[in-house]
Amino acid sequence: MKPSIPKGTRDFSPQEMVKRNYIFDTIKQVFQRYGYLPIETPAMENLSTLMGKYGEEGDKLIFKILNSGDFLSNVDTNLILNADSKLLTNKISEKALKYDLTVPFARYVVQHQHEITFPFKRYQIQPVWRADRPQKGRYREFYQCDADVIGSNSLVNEVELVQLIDDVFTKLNVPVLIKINNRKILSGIAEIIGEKDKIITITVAIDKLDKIGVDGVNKELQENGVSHSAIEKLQPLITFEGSTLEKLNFLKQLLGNSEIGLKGIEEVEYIFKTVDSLGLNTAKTELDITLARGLNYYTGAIFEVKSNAGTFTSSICGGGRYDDLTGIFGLPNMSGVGISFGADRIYDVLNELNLFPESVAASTKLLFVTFGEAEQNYCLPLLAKARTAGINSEIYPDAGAKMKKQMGYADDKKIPFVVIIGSDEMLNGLLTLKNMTTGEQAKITIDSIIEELK
RNA sequence: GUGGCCAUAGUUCAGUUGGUUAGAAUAUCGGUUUGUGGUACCGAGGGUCGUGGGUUCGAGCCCCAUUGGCCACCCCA
Repeated sequence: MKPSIPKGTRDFSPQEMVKRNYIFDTIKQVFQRYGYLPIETPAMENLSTLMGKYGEEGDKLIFKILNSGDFLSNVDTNLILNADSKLLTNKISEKALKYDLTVPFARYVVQHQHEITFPFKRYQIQPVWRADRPQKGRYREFYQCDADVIGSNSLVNEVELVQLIDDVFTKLNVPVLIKINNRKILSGIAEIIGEKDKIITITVAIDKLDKIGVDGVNKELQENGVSHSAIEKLQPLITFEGSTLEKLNFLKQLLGNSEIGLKGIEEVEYIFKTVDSLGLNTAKTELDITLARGLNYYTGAIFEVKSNAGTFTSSICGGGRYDDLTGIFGLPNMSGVGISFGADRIYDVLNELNLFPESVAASTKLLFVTFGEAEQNYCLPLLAKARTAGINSEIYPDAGAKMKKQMGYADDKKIPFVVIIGSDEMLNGLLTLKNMTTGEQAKITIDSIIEELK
């Protein structure tokens, strides 16, 4: 049988893992710098925890786990014969792989509310699974790196997240554009054009503006039952172009009669003003009225980050504020805001732009090369000594192996230093240290080697 | 869930109008070289041509089905 792995999943070889860890380490370091604490949640959640939180499409993309044992034994035969997959699913599956980190986090907060000091800042780096059809930059198993603050309504949190995004991508050398919008503005727009209850339809449609154009958006709105006059009223809003300030002034005029719309404008204005006065390192920001984001639970600010270089156009980071995600689990009035970095897409961007630093490739720093068992025995204590001193080192395990083989091993693993030990070296304790980059060799003691490589 | 493209050594790909034993590069292993890697030269192993059926004297090549991969839509990190 030919070995294989499920569609959309991947193996990661050492060369890739080293690069992936560089991304995880960078993000983790910034998370910690901002005072976020780590948690982990299980790979699987109860299906009921996840269903209904991601919109209709989202529910379909959740990987369901078949119940253990004779999973059909308690199912009504009629239900099976009717072949209604949707109804049957609930009977034969009660667990699912997690779809994102935010909903499990909300569940966690409710369940552990009495142990948590609020506001609670947590970070979480774990894989999530989506039963999507894989394509470029889209995987069925991928890692999200989330930072969320829950239990605080302050917009300072939004500002801080923008700075955090800037810090991460500055460290990774990726030029990015942070798009910001607010669901309240979108609610205001829906209100003003007289289609308040069609907010989701409208936001989903105008989210596609840059892909399908104005005509495409209008067509989709019409198909979904949005009235002609409403579409008419919407036109100036989606076609307006200008600076952030101009956009805000324009919105204030148009949404003047919408309380929620004005609240959204006020929030966005604060975020932009504060971020501007503090300044960002490398990231650019933009108010994008067409940014909607499909996830159902967002209620305030929404963020989306895209690379400004290369061909990779999908978002590499996204997030927003959710006012009542914990309410579903029995803890109301607990507002949170967070962002999620897509590690796998960031990997693809760094790879395309050649932004991985050379230094991340090597892990082992020193290899002991020997000519036989006697030499190997002589080396083992020296190896231990080097390791105790904090130098990543290893010995070629097969004592009789040819030099070419051992040197080739060092070369292949990009080990920068090799220490060669034969009878001469054992006799006087002066070891041959070879610099694999320059080819230079010197005879020195183990203590000097340790001193030099520390 | 809908649509398009593709499938030949571990990997990237050749393979003529259908014609004898399916090739190259690269990677791997061995040797040139029993104390020196990256370069060079020589050699070896490695394939049910994704799978199943059909057409044909004959199929890697043509036809059908199926599976898998890539890409786009939907949606998203």
